Amino acid sequence: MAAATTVFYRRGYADATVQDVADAVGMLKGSLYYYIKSKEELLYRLATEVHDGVDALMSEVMALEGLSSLERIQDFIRRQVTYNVENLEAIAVYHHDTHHLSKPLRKEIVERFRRHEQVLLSLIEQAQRDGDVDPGLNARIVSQSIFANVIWMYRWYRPAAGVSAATLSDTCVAFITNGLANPARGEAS
Amino acid sequence: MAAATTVFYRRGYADATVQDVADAVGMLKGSLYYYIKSKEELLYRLATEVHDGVDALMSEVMALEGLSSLERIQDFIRRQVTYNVENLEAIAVYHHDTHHLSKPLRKEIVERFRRHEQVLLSLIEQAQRDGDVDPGLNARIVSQSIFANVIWMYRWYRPAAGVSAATLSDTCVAFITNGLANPARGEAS
Amino acid sequence: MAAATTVFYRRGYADATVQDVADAVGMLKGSLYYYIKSKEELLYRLATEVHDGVDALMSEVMALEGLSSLERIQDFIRRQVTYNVENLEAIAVYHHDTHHLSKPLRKEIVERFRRHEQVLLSLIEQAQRDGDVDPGLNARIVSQSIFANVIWMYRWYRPAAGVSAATLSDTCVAFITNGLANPARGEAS
Amino acid sequence: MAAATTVFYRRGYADATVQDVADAVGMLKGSLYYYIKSKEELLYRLATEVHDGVDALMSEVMALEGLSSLERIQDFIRRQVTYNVENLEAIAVYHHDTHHLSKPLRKEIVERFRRHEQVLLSLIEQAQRDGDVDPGLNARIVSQSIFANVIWMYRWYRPAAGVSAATLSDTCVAFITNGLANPARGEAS
DNA sequence: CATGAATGAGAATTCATTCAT
DNA sequence: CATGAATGAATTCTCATTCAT
Repeated sequence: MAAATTVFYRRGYADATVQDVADAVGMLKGSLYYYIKSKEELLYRLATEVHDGVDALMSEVMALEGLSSLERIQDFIRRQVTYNVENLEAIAVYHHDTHHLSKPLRKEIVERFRRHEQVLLSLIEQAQRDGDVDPGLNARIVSQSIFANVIWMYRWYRPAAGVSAATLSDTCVAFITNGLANPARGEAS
Repeated sequence: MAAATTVFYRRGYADATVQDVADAVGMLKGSLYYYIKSKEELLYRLATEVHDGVDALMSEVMALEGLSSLERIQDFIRRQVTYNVENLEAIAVYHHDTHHLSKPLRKEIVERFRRHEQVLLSLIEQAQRDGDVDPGLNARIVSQSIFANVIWMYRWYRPAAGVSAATLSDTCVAFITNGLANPARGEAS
Repeated sequence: MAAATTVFYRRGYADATVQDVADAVGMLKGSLYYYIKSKEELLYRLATEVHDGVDALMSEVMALEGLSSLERIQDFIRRQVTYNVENLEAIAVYHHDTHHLSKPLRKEIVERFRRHEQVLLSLIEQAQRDGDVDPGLNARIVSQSIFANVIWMYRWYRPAAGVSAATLSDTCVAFITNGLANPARGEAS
Repeated sequence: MAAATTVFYRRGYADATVQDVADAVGMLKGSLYYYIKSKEELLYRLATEVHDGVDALMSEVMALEGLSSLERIQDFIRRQVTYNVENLEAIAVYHHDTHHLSKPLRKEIVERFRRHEQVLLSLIEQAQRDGDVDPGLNARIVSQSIFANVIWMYRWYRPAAGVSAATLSDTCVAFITNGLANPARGEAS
């Protein structure tokens, strides 16, 4: 899986060949098929692992006691950013190539992603009711904005290039928190 | 180009075949080659057209007189969102499949995109110096956040599904403006 | 089709490669796919052509006026033997390799074959009622015996090896006619 | 061998995999190679066993004393039909897939089969000289007809489906005996 | 301008066979 | 005896591209 992730990340799922993956693990093409049923299975497993990771992370956020919805959103962003930084390649492949899956598998993956969207949307709506988030904002749109900030990272962030994961995480939380801020309240951050 | 854009959007560049494009224009595969040199050329032309559009839009923003940098940023977002909504398929293909271009062509496209990033980054830095944007924010990161908000749209926004382009644009501007807001100032928007 | 028939006949469908067929028509492997969708299609087309041929031949037999059922059986054998001799390779492939077709296609072919069996069975039963065929014989078994005689030819008959099609046909008709003969009647042939 | 026979019968030798056979005996593919040298060996052994069976059966027929040639033919058919019914799968594989053997092995099998043909042919010719079989019939052709009747069974006979082995055997003998009958004699069976 | 027929370079996948443990 | 992991050759099928007509 590690090899496949890197190969798919570098070449893109569609352009990557099973040969590439086999080379990466130091095996012959045919030998790989002892472990997998198809190239697609590699992508599916990768997607599943990503979802398992994000599910775990979301469960942790929701399990924390005594937090307001806004605080949960912030915590989620922080954890998700960290997760992304630590699994940059898998996240990139997930968001870029998952649509190459055949219908039934793709459906399952999309379904799981929808659940994540739903959780975030609910938190935003609750935070709006709490007065922590501007009730004038279209919750559906800003939830997508949050995902955008968090996901898009895979397209530009490179750990080696100066910005630390902490800075990234902090800036992200700050930017989004301000973006959501309720002008009726006095303070923003 | 219109047909190719739609085909690439629906199938993805890698999975789309020249046959698909030919079908879409009601021609035989071979005939298409009277007009194009390669499948890649279609993608390259599409990317070029997108860049031309965004270049134009950026030039307009910069040509406007009497605007602060923050106002230019806001105007850019508004125009870019509108452009995206009106060219959803092309934008999607551009951001999703441009990396399939061969090295020299890809390089050129990346180069042009870098210039857009540079313009936005400069505006942010100037706005920070103007005191309109929180100087504590890492300009490089928030510039990516802005792009994220604006670009990611191609993954979820569907004109037919309830949210008007105006609402989208307004919400986007509001969210980002708040996100950038300088806490030293009293209010943000 | 002619090339494919010969190749399938010589190598067997399973062992024959698309390459073999391409070689036989003087084409590259890939070029063949301009004309066919799959290797299976070649087999399916071959089977269909055989069925069309036998359908035609059966229709002719049934269209003849003033013949008794036994005479129709004799005429059918004569025509079928002639057909087999003239299409030895196709017949061989049909009876030997048709089961390699995927389920839906195989089902269709089996269905068509069942209809041929049904026609012959009905003729035998009618001939038994007419007193031309021994009513003591199990019609179902002897109908298979007739098919056996006629079909099995593909396994041993070679036009080049001395036995003329006419002799073959006559001997077959005589053997089967006697085999069916009603002992209650005086004469046999 | 039993497992292999069933597997080859169901899937066909070409389509059956060593894996299938291994599954059928509850072993891993690799383990099978402790017992066999190759997939082909399984087919060869199966063919050999069939030949041994038919050889034995023929020897018995020829060893019987005081029988005319025609009676030996009848006895052979009866025994062969019984053998076929009891070894339907092996017989089916033998007649359907033996040609997949490599040249030297195939040659040996064909050679043994030729001997069976020779024995039957001699019996027919003797019976013709005895006046028990129509001397006007081409012995070579009718010997093939007899094999056809007896062999083709593997393609349609299913023990479960109503026709008993005895009925099958009787009908077969009757049909062939009549088919061979000498019109110069009064009656045939 | 358009057609239709090739071309040829891959790609994914299968599977008989081997072999160290 | 059996396992599980590899091997490597073969096979089907795809598709961007070319080109004579």
